[in-house]
Amino acid sequence: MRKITDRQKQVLEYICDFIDEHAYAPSIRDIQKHFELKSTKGVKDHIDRLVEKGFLIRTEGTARALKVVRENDTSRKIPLVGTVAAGLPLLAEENIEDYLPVSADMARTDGMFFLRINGDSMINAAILDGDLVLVRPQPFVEQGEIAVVRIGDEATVKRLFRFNTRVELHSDNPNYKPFVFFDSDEDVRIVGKVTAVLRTLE
Amino acid sequence: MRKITDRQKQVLEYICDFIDEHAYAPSIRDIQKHFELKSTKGVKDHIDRLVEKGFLIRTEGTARALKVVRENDTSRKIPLVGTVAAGLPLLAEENIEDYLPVSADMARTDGMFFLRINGDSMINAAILDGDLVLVRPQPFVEQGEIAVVRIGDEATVKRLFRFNTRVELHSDNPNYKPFVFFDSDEDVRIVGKVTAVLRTLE
DNA sequence: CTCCTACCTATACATATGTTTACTTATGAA
DNA sequence: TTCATAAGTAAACATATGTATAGGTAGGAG
Repeated sequence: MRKITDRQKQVLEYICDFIDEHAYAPSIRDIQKHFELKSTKGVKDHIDRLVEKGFLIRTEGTARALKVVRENDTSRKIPLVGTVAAGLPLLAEENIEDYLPVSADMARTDGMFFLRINGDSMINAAILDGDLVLVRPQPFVEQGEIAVVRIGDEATVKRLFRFNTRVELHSDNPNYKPFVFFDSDEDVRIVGKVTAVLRTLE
Repeated sequence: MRKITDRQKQVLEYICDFIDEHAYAPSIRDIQKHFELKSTKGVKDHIDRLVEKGFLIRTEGTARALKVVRENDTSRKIPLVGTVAAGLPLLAEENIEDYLPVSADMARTDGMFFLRINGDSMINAAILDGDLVLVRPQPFVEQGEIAVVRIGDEATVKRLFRFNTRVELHSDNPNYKPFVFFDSDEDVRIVGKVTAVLRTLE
């Protein structure tokens, strides 16, 4: 269904590289020269096939109006909204410290954000003080997954376990005791799940 | 030094928006139509000024060869070149598995790359099996920093200590003994320094 | 074999697009 | 005032670029 011949692949790759280098697409004759073809027709054929097969999008009759369909538009800007364990008005736009690019593979969902970790409470999960965690907002997590939880006005990152009517927040550090809450407690809400960790070493 | 008139600003903004929408730049006549000008000359003037002032880069005589100079190009594509602790021909282009976007702040140097960590030898440095480490190529590291070292044809990630003529590679895991090498050993080379860690949790 | 597709050459043709010359109008600085 | 610059009109001109017609060769599927 999405087969591609070797030659078409070569052409597609050249187009990708060209755009990468020039920030604009090659003309048909640019491609022709590169492959040392004697006619523009061959190139046109290749492009038409690549468009048919969905690898390219183009505007007909327009110069250099060629766009490579990227399976995954690989980069997304994710806001860093603050530090956990400080009074944290989550997702308040005024609090965005920075935007960090992240692979779209890692940030498929809308509304994801980064939090900076404060303290060593998750040290056994290999999350250190100062690390950034990528959070996907969702109202639940699987048993034992690492979650961002809001308790009143504060946010915290903990490993979450659910029993009957009880929820336990475990630090991955033997020095800290678990927090225990009950479903009736309206002040506790799961904000989202930690889906990645990013640490800078210098 | 980088003044811009209101009109020029309008033109620049239109160009930005157009590229954003189409993935290719507008032609002079596209711009002309949008501003309802009666001649292409005015547009050409604007573009020439914008190029002079450094807001645009363009290739003369080429259709739609217009590039907006972005102050903060915050994202860089970094190649993931393989897994450490497997026989690893470092930086061989054929081995690039993927490209991951990284904040330009983290990847100021050229030639940086990602490695996937295999094994638990750096567990006490909070680097786990499967984590990706961002590497800046350099022939030295400070005492105790985490480095990528090539031993023969294999690469490994270790904490590096240097004494007189001796180099020790420490795993951050009490179960592994340090490797010891000597300067005379030509088979051992520091590839670079680990500057960041990236982990995906799902 | 026949038919289809991938791939290519050769040669035009149409038009999209960049470039230029000549002139106008308005504004602000010297 | 005079001069420079921004901004624009008008009309061509040159060429970069997309498109089309008419073929040819090779290989695989039926």
